[in-house]
Amino acid sequence: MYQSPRGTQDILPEDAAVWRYVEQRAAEQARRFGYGEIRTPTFEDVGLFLRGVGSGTDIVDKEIYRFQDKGGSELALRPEATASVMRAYLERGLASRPQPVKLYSLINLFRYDRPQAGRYREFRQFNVEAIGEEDPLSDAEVIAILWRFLEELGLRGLDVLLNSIGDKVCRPGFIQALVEYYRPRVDEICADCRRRLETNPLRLLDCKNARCQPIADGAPKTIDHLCADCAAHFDRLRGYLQAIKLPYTITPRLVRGLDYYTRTVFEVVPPIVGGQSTIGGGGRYDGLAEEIGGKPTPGVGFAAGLDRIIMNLREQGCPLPASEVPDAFFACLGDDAKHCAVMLADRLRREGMAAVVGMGDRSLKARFRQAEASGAPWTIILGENELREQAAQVKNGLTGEQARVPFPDLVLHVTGALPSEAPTT
RNA sequence: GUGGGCGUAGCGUAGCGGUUAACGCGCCAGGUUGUGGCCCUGGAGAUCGUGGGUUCAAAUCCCAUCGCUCACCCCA
Repeated sequence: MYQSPRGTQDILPEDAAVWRYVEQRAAEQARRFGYGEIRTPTFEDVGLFLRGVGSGTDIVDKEIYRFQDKGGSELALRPEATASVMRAYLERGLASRPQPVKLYSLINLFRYDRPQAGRYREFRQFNVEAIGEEDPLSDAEVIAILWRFLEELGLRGLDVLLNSIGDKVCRPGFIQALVEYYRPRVDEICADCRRRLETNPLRLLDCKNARCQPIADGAPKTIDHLCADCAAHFDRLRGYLQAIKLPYTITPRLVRGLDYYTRTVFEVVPPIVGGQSTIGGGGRYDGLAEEIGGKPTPGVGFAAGLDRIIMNLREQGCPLPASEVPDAFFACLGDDAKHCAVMLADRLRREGMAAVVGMGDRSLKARFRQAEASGAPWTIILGENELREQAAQVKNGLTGEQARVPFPDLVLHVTGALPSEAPTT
């Protein structure tokens, strides 16, 4: 027997209902802020990620699904969304539209990682980007989308961690200060940090090794080294967040794993710490466009891990939708009755109802069991008598009430008892 | 990539060297002639993750491998 590839999952109907719900909430939140949907390819030229995400990051050094197609192109399954969206922005001339261009997507991503709870090799994200705008209002806006999305799903105890890591003007000075702070203490830090000191000093700050904690705590803080522009940007961002009473925690040691981030970085974490906790994160990436060969273009966005969000929704007992059930189930005796049921079910479906005809050759008792298992509120019984009278026995599964309904009245009878829906025009 | 735990029918579990691998849920069918959800009875369904080894004998012990899981790492 074949097994699904490691780190992948099958989303079965009852789970798919939950996924659809969460994705709809995401799309709805994006809509409220004026963000349009974008769908980019599942695979891209591998160089886009090498340049965009940055070699030196685990994502491209160790985790990328890379392959060559028959034409010899070097391609990669997308490990993240932002580089693709920026590529589309540059390639499709979105820079000539009113700025910022506000985009969201619901996509699957691929990372060759070691799977565990909340971490898969194929996983899904709600991704939001505002490109072409430096205004800190765009930073505030994407954070607000993420927050309202999670809030309305019913998640509790969440925290927004916020920091600014400066830009090309002030970051070099900060890095220098950081390195100067760590150099004399090189013997006190872990092996990973000694490596980071040479390759990616910023990451010294988020080391989780216990022995490095006191040293990292005492390290220079990015927010103390911001240039005037970055400091002003950060202050204004905080002002907008306060205006909508969006709670956040300034976290001086928060940095991010991808190279393209500048200024604002943020992360949303659930109350329980440990493991794969981060459910969403993002920030500003004013240097990305240039990095992948485009004109300098500011941008800000986030990615939210839908697998982790659903995991948290279940843990917290948040309201989730049940599987879809049909409106009516046809329980027929004999092939003539089944033939008739096919036609009657067709009528119901043309009116927008979900109608299921019981299959196989079974006793009426077995039919009722099928009907109950289907969850349909109405069971429509068809046998010799009903065919002769051209009227079905229609039973309400909840009350047990049963009525004789002539075939022409069937649609009305079933519709009338359904929850009324808003009329569509 | 590193280390720990686990892998028995669709699901949840028992069995932990010895003849037909057990139980609950679920599934299918019966319990008089066309009415389900409770109850009763019966049935189908497992090469005990896979491959190799030890042994007279292995689901039970050993090794490998695949998968799940936890921590590290990384990140969403």
